[in-house]
Amino acid sequence: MKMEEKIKRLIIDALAKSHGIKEDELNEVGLELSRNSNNEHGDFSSNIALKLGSKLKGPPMTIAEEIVSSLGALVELERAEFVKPGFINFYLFGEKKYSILETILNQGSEFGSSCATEKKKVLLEFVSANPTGPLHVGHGRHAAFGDSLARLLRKAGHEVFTEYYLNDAGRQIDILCISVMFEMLRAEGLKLNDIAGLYKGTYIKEIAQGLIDESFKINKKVLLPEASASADELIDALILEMKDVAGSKLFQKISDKAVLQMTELLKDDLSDFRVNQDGYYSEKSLFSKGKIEEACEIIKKNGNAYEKDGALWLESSKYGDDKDRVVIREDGRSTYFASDIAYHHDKKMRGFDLLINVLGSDHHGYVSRLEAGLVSTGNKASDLDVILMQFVTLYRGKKKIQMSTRSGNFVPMRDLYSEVGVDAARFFYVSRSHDQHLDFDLDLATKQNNNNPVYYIQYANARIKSVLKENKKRGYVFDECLGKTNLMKLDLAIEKEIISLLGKYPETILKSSEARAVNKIANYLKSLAQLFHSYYGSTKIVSEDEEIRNARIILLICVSTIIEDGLDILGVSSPTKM
RNA sequence: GCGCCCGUAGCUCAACUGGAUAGAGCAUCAGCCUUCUAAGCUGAGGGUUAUAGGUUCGAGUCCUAUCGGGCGCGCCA
Repeated sequence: MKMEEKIKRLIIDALAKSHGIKEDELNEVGLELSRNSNNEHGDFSSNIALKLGSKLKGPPMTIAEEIVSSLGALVELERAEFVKPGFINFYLFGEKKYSILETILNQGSEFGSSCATEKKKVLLEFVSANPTGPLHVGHGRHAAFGDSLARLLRKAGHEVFTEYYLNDAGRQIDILCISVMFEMLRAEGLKLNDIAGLYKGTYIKEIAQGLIDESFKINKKVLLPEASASADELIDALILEMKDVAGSKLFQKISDKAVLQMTELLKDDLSDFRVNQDGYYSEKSLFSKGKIEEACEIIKKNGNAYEKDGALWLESSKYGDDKDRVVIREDGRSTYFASDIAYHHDKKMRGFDLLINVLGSDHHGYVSRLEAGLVSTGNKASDLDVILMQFVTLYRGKKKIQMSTRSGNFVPMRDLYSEVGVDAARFFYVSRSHDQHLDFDLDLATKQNNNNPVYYIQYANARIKSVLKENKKRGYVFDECLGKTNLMKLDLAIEKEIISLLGKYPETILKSSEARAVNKIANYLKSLAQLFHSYYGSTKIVSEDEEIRNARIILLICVSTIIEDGLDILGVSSPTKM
């Protein structure tokens, strides 16, 4: 039994004895026991007396006193005491605390793993940006967060499959296609005015040039539509015109090529950022495999769809959405929502218990629709966990950089991580909570990269490696056995603090994975690094006393193990030298 | 107008999901390298947690209103 469980048992028995409270009654109130990293309140503490105050109609201090006097004994427990408002603090015998170091030493990077009580099969979808341009700094946040969350959930013991949903069908792909065709025509000498809404940028030109090199040719007789129409109408007219001029076969070929190349570009942007998703799921394949019709049949069969104005509607308002939504348009084409219903149903059919979607916060209005889609295909709304990512605002110094994908005026994520480094960029992205806006100052990140907290943590680890080297250099051989038998000589206040914090690693993994809060790992590592630096500054590790020396080295190895493991979750490297 | 998210030190952010004296970094000031990496350490100043109520043993955290910022309300994706 874990220490927590043993102490909880002790409290339960004491309450039965002192106040005649049964276990079920206690469950209503909720028995909490927290592990303290702050040593002045003992190793564990409970607020149960405070919580019972109103129920028992007595002052919490008295209740706490009565509980403490009824407490049984435990071999590991040195003493229990009640303090000020009514907390009960538990103090363990010294030796017991040190055993955590041996555990870390034995388990290595497995320490804290598989702590989740209910292990799930998770499909984690993130980034999923349209393949119409390079990924920008906003996507970078999704990439860093999503990938780290995957690592964190795996660490906690879940089975995770990461996926990128590729929107390779629909209007935006047509626009990509005609954008490429425009550049092909230009490359062949045709003078064409810019049209608002088309994708621009060197990547479009490169794709166009590539197609020309493969001797793709377009009939030059393009009739530009009247400019008087609205931007959207103009584009629609242009798509029709281009399909007509090129012929649907060639149009399709160019479109496929463009998507393929864009996808490669996206994959490269991600992979150089140490993000490699397990799968890319094609929206187009939903059509070719008949998944959309299949989904429509299911929602009809379940009585969740109806026809109106020639369109097929999902009765999503039954399941928490503001209104019903069109699934199949009047003209027979399916909507984007139809694809999503089919896609999410398919995720469930592939056997995943939990679907996690990392979406931009601008999609929050879409969440209830997705849930309604799941329910109407016979799944549960709670199968889906949407994480809304707040925006990244980019600054150069004090100047805000406005971003827009369409106008081509955006900063690619590649530029960002080439400039500040993958380690710093990934750490910075995930060190803020996902529901918090993120201000990213490029000037600050480049100029002051020495002040970035990621270096602070990496430096702590490099220092440890250096101490271990120094130990050898002085002719000492690390004696694990001797160290282990002298762990209780680590009795400095700072050493005890470090040991307590190390002991909190598993619950940090558990809590941050449950809250999908990767930033908690970053914060934990900052605290650990801070304690270590302070320890290092005040204490000589490579001591002449071999008992203390070897015990301290064990402590350092443990700190290093946790830092490396934690940084790995964040996708950050652990250099041994800096 | 309706809905969702957010307001914490001058700036950027924490605070173990309701706990004990609200903490770091940057910036400012004062110290520390003939001890293992100074990308470091030690100390100082800086707060009515946007505002006003409420809930209870206890509120930055929960509920209500107000103010301020972001986003969303398509047979677009």
